[in-house]
Amino acid sequence: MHVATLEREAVSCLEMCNQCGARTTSICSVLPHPELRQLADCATVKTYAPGDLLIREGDTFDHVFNITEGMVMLFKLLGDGRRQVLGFLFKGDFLGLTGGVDYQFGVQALTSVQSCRFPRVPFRRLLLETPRLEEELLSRASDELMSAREHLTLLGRKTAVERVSSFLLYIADREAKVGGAPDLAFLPMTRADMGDFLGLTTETVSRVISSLKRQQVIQLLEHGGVRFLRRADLETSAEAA
Amino acid sequence: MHVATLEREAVSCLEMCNQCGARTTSICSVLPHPELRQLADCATVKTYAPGDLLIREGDTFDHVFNITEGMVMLFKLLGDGRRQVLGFLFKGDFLGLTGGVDYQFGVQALTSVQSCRFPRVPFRRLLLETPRLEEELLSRASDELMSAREHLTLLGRKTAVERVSSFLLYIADREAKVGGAPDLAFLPMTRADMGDFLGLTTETVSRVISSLKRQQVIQLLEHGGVRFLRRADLETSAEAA
DNA sequence: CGTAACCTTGACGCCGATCAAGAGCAGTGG
DNA sequence: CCACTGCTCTTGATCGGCGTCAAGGTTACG
Repeated sequence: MHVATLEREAVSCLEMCNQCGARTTSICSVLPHPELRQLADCATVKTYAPGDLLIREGDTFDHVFNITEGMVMLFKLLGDGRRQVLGFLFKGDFLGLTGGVDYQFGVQALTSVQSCRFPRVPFRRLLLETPRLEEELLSRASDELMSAREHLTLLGRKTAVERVSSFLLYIADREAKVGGAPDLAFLPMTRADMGDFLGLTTETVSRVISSLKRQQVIQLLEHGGVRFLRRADLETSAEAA
Repeated sequence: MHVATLEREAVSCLEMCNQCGARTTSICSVLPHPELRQLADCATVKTYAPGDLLIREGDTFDHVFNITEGMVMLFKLLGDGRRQVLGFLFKGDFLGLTGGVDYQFGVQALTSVQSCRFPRVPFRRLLLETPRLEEELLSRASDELMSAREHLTLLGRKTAVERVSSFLLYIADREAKVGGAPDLAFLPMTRADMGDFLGLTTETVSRVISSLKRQQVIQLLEHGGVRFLRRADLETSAEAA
């Protein structure tokens, strides 16, 4: 009977993972069965409503996350309230690469979000025993670094129009990878969020979007959707990197 | 005699590594002997003069590097010549984290530079066989990400004075870690390089530095040195993150 | 249907870019 | 040793892109 209980739990773990929205795209996809079980055993599934904070900057760094559904935003605050949005995470993305004792940034849900959370200590133990997982994290860290460098170039050297155009294309590409249409961008964040990502103000973002709409390069849909009517022009105004 | 030759080569490899300026701080410091030998066997030491390019953006990504002496600068170019400086590397830093088939950025020597270069393929093979090395690279990638995020915040949300002050403190801190004095910054790059790192023009960088000098917060030394006369004030104008 | 948050648009202002000129400084060759 | 040359740095005058301030419109939601 004890065995039966274990078996049932094992089955439920697997089922949990098999029903996971990010089963094939999260870091878990590289784990063989016993290691997946090990990870699933210490996992907690949590859901968040739009606006909820997953992490507050300065909180003790005690958990790592898989985003299994929805979209979140990473940000840093300056002492006087200025904010820099560092990036966005989607279904399948991993959160918790950086070391340190505290989280170096806040994380907020932009949509309804589902996450799968692991305590840092057992996760780290599994990591040390599983080179394939370490390899996967390194690969993702490299991708994030590449993306951060694009972002640096945008913030340091692009004009307002180039920034907004690049942003729309970036979001659409990221969303396309998790099942979106290539010429649609869904924008659950506010203009202020976009501004804080792009180093601009709310008003400037709004003006640029209005102008792109007036030129019929994009079309605004309901619920924050944007359709690209002339993607080539959008790419031109985003400027070749 | 064949054996003797091998022994002699082995000794010379070890000596090469023991004389290396970054012996204790480079990624090699985590390698046990046989793996160190393996790496040393495919290493090439190269030196560069100030201004030399180690890597051109778009070159085939075929080598990874340890910087064993001096200072280099990473940068990206836009189509019309605008440039974003992504960061600086010092003695002990590793270059070659990101994947992809091409280098995503250029790398230029700012001082006389010595590097230890490894072909990507055997390096990758060693990496797969040596979890401890993978772990070290992941840790360094995390640090770079953290630093890139600070840089994003600087570019997106700080004023010119805050940017330059942050920059001076950042360079001094990095240099302190490789043996510099804590209240000195050595600046081998031009004002234009600083501007392209900070998202400012040459003239603005120059004006801010002149102003800090006028207020006796810093003092300019010969050969691009800067001494912090009132570090607390500099930290204030860099703004608490 | 009321309320609060978000978005848009206009008028105006300012920080940093641009344009311009001259000073310092290292390297080169007569 | 000095004149020449090219590059970098500094400083001033002016300009303009985006920020700031303000007002009204739109949307989401209880």
